[in-house]
Amino acid sequence: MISSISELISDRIGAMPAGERRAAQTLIANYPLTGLKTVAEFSAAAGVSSPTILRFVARLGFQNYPEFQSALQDELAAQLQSPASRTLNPASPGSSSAVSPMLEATLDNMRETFRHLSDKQLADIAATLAGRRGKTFLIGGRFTDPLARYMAAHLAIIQPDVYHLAGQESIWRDRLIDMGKRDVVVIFDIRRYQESLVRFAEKAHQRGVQIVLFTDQWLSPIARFARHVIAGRTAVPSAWDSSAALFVVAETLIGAVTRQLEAAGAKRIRDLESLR
Amino acid sequence: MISSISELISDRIGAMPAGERRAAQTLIANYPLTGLKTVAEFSAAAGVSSPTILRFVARLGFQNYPEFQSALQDELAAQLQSPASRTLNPASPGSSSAVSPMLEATLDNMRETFRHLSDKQLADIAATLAGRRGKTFLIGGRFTDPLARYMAAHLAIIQPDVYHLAGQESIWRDRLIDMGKRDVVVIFDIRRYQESLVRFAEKAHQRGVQIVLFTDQWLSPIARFARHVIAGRTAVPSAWDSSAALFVVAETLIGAVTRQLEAAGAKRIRDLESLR
DNA sequence: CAAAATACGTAACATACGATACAGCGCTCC
DNA sequence: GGAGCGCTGTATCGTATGTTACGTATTTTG
Repeated sequence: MISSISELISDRIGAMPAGERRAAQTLIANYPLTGLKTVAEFSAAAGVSSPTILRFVARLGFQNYPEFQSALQDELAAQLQSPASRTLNPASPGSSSAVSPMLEATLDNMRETFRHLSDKQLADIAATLAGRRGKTFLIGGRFTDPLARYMAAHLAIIQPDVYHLAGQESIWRDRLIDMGKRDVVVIFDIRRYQESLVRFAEKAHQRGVQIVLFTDQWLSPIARFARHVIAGRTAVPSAWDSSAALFVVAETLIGAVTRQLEAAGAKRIRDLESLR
Repeated sequence: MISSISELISDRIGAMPAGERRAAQTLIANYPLTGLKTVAEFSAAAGVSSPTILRFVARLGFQNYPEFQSALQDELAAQLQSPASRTLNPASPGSSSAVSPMLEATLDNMRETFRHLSDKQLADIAATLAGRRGKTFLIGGRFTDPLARYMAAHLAIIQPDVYHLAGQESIWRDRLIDMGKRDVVVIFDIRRYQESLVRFAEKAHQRGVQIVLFTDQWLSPIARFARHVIAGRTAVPSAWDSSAALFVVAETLIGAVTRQLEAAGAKRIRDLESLR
């Protein structure tokens, strides 16, 4: 059972001629980076000629060099996306149970999500939400609409004109007529991406509305229209994708917006209290 | 202090034109792999033209595309060689960023929440949800109702008779009449605990309905009536409480129920697919 | 030891890749 | 509302890259 290219190599390295073996060893030595460079660089690093490199990858079963590189990239992508698998080391002793994989994956997702999300970005988005002159609309897809509701429930308390768009497509589509350049739409869309949301986003974009998109790492097509994109990791060992990372980003944003609106928001909250 | 290319990007992404920003977001979304592919592939992934990609890397300060790729590769090499260094955010010490503390607190909350939640408990609850003979109702409070919706959206797919209770109190109060011993009610309630939910829970309990309660560590008064109680940590350095831990528990439960219903659930999902 | 087979490198080739010039378009600012 | 600027895509070009053919060196085999 051979799953990775490095295994494939060490499996066949015994049956290779001298030159190709040097290529193999060079590649293994700092895997897989040498394989991602050009044939010329690879050959120079291994101290052999270019054709030897090509014969080497051919012997591994690849039709040509680009195909070999694609395979390496795919492998690397799989590795990078599940940092859990690479930290299988001693880490986190104690808890290793049936739920653990799910929790661990979720925690990793969050770390990864925030690793790609700078403070500055978050501050920018918060400023967009806090500083908008017009209205804020929130909407989500089949599974993510609750996230939109959650965020709306909080934002609506600290500032006016925050609306969650619910119900049938025709209903919120018609509300496009009220939207303009001073407004912001927050959209949640993970796969499978919803056609209706894409249409909505496009129309909103045409009207000059600023779009903040929460999506997964494969990016909803809405990213095309969005001013700000938040890409969260969603992969977990389950039949479903996880929205937990996006949820945490949403909470973080809520906190940031609240802080920015502190002055105005505090007064508003007091006013609300007195209404009860 | 900018050390990595991803930081460089998120630092300047605000000052980029739309097309280049799309390129940046696509690259960040699954960093750094997209940047190692060819310009054509990169541009296709981002949905822009090749020159835009080149202008993008030029704006980052690179003389040409190969130089940009080399930089990415060097970075990747450093990462791959010292797996220890992939621990999150060793940099950005202190830094008024207010984001890290938020994330850290959230992650801690989750660990703590699950530490007090045994596998057996979760399995029991999942069995309750998967094995109920009657109907499942879900409801939440002001900020937690989205969690109820999220869970309902998933459960309703793998089993019949799952209902989210929404709208005014009178509406779901009246539905108590349909509930009996074979039914399950999932309630989300964190402080400040809502009177209306407590009343509802009490009535449901009197009718013999099994109650699964999601609450915070101080326990909603509903705990008194509940068959199962999940106490999640909610404290974060923010003006608001965090429901993220409860969200993750909900997702875990959804996964567990799905697994228990695998046979029946899979068929149901296929049937649903064919309805579209 | 001779002869054949295999391996390897040099050099020429074609492709596809990155780079550039230019024109159209939308946006902002008077 | 008009003029100017900046951004973006199309089309084209030169070149670096992967590929192949061929001759030489090295090993293998009878």
